[in-house]
Amino acid sequence: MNFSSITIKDIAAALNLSVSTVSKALRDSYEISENTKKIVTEYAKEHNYRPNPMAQSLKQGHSKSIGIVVSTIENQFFSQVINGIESVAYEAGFNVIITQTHESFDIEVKNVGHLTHHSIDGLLISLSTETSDFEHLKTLHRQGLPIVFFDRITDEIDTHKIITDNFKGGYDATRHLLDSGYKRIAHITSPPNISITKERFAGYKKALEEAGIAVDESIIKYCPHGGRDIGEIENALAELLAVDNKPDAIFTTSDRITTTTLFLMNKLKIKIPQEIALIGYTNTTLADVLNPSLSSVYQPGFEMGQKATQKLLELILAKRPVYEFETIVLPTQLVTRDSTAPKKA
Amino acid sequence: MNFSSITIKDIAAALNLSVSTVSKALRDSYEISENTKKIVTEYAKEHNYRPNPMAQSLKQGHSKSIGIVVSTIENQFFSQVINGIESVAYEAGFNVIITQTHESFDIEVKNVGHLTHHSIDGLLISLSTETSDFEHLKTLHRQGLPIVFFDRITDEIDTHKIITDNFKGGYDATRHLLDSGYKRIAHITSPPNISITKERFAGYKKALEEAGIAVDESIIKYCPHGGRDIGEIENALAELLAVDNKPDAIFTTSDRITTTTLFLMNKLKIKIPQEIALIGYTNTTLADVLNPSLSSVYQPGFEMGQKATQKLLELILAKRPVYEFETIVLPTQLVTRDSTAPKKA
DNA sequence: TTGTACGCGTTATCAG
DNA sequence: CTGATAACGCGTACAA
Repeated sequence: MNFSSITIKDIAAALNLSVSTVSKALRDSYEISENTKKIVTEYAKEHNYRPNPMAQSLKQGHSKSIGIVVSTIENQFFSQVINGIESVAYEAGFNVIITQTHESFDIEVKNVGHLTHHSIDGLLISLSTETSDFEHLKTLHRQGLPIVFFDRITDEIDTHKIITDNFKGGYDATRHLLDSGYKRIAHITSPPNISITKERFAGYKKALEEAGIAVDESIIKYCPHGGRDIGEIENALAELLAVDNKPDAIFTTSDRITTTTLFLMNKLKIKIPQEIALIGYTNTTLADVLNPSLSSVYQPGFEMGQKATQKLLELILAKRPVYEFETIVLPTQLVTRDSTAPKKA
Repeated sequence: MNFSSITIKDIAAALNLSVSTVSKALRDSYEISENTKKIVTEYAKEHNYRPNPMAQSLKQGHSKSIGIVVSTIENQFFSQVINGIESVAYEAGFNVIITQTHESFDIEVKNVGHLTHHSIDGLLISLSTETSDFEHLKTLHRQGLPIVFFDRITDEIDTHKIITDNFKGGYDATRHLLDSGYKRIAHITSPPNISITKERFAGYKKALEEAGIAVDESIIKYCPHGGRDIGEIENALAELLAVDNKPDAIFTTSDRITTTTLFLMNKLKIKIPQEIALIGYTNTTLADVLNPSLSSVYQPGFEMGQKATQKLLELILAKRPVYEFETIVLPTQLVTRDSTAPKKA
């Protein structure tokens, strides 16, 4: 069953014309008389005709739709990105298909397969934490599918990439803690294999080094699933609290990790910042709403979505293959609040 | 360009068979020899053949995909619903297409059109706040498109509906405030025209009446756009504070309204619950995380998504038209915390 | 057991 | 200016 009901054929029959004439009239071809065009378009409008996109895709080989792969839309950062994507995609007459990996490599592969077999014209992807093998994407890339990476990228594939300034985000957060008098700064973060983790860590490291403090691996905790389950972070925090020389501050990455850490610290009745200061990546307006005291690093998700889509459309619309790619770095924003108030001596 | 590359035709050519033989072999038809089947399926697997779903849809008249319409995925409740939907849809081999209305009637109409012309087999929809005309859905319903409503429903269309117990949610929240000693309970809620608003209001009203308190329209504030912009709620709150007999408690509906109200109350340095108590619908884990003191009504989004999809699949898979529909009511959960602590005399 | 022919809705090419 | 005809990839009567 197709619920768009009326087809070009129906119009042709009703008007005693051939399907090809109707098709051309609808597409405003120069070889059709104004009069016929008028009759056809009017009939079409009246009967609410709309072309079947399946048939069009089949015929034309493209679908005017782009695929999106993110870890989960429950993450406010990603829903903001998606809103940005939609805003420019719709403008250009493209529609979007959203899929979630839930941080699973297998699901990522499945989704990418699903999307490409739905004849998407381009792919916008933020890698899952588990992904370290890129064959499923390399193949597509080789075949000429336009791909743009955002947020979690890989340098194994040469194409446009949009990221935020993760190095600076990590640096700024750490530096701010340092400037406020904290010296033993722990780091709870996403798995070490993904790009954002490395970059933020690099910023963290740089700030510490500038302050003459050595990185201590024992107070750096990686969450294998990016904090998908609370246990990961409970463990990380417990280990941090059990360390000989307990940290006086924590720098967390990602919405999920930050808010969960905050939750657990509250639950454990740890005074922030008196006992331990806290600064973390958050992207939810709720963070502002529900805890106006949390210092944070904010990422421009909406803008990232827009930029990524612009670059993807460039690739899709390019007549010839593109060989020059750029990596666009968007600024992050440091918001300082009570959770990192200057340390009292 | 199609990036799934290899087609049934390629296989046929490579194996010196006809396309139909290959097609049948792939579909495990009884009229094909085991030997041929083996050769074909092996070749297909080797070359990563997968049928073009566009062509399949075109041919078979169904697409094995279902459309979703929600107001916005930034709302955690809806992203939970979507996760529920995906969990059962994927299980059944269906894929989902997500669209957002951003509470606009026009966009809702556009999205529904978009979805149906992408030949979805069924529609899962939660109405936008603006929607009061249902023609776009009635037409589809008449044509036989399986539709299931969830959360924000209409009784103008007879089909399956999944809601939470909004009456009880409103009743429980209000009753709890009453039991805690609050008597003048304001209500900030979504637009009056949508189902959830009415039902929750009915519960609110019932609780007040049972306590012998008359409903005072001057402390009931409707947000035309469901709190899409903060100004709506700023106004509502300002008006509430300017009323002669100031309320001693507020009951808010929806994640957005609740968290924004909380934010504004914090900003205005209104002590909760000493000056004004607060209870509201929230569905974000972040609410727990960032403000462990907020009393709230929690809605089972994931379960709602699952149930809705189960019922939709029933409709899609039914051989004959279905004429008996049910409205399933899921329980909500009252979580009581400090923001509604007993009132001191 | 395998192959031929046709149709799903559309568009492009080529005749008329 | 209009109309056959073929083709996109697939599935299925029907024929061989």
